[in-house]
Amino acid sequence: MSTTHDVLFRTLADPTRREIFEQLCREGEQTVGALTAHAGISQPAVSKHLGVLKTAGLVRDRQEGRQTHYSAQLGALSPLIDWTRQMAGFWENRFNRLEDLLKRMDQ
Amino acid sequence: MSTTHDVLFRTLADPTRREIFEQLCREGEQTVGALTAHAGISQPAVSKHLGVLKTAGLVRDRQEGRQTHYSAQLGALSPLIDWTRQMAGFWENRFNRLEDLLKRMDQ
DNA sequence: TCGATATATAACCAGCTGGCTATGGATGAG
DNA sequence: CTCATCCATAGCCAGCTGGTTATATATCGA
Repeated sequence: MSTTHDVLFRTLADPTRREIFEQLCREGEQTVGALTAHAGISQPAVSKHLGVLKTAGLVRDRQEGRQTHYSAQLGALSPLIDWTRQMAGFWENRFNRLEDLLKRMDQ
Repeated sequence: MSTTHDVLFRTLADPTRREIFEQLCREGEQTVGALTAHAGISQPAVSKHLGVLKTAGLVRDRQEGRQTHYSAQLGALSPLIDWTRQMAGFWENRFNRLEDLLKRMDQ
């Protein structure tokens, strides 16, 4: 079983793939050709990365003639943001429990 | 060259490793033995994961007799939070530029 | 001192992954 | 119609990675 967090983290873990995603965030919708020009790797490699990004929900594709335009789906990042918040939350809860303990010890 | 983002994403991409980190966030400082009991893998495997987490700055270790206590370093997550904010920022900037363009076209 | 316990390290291995080239299929240009 | 272009897919391979067992090291208890 592969969770949403798994897919997101694994997808963004590769520098090349993250670079492509950042490019789409910065410049908006781009064709595969344009992305390949920046990436410094072969077109098939770029297509494979785009496939992974699409599976993760991080990009959307739009066909137009023989070109495919890809764009970033920023909303797909929210599980990641939620996760960091949750980690911070755990930390605070432990801190509060410690505070309570100290209060009880104080009485 | 390996950036901070690279290290963070790659470190958190592994489910087992992320689980260990979450455990430390939830329960606070833990010995290697305690972590191994939860992880469902061998002690050396856990030690290796802890090594990776430590290299990424995500955990701290404290020696006490023959035990090693590990704890989460929440602050190490900030580059990750910054990155997501930056991506959102790129998106907004493009939106603003589009707005400006439409304004100019309107005149 | 001697055995048990806690952790780290070494050595090894199977499987995944990210790159490549080759090729197919669809669309545009002439 | 024919050829070029754009992209996706297939097949291949080297290298990384996450697991294992075996072992070293250090501390604790008796």
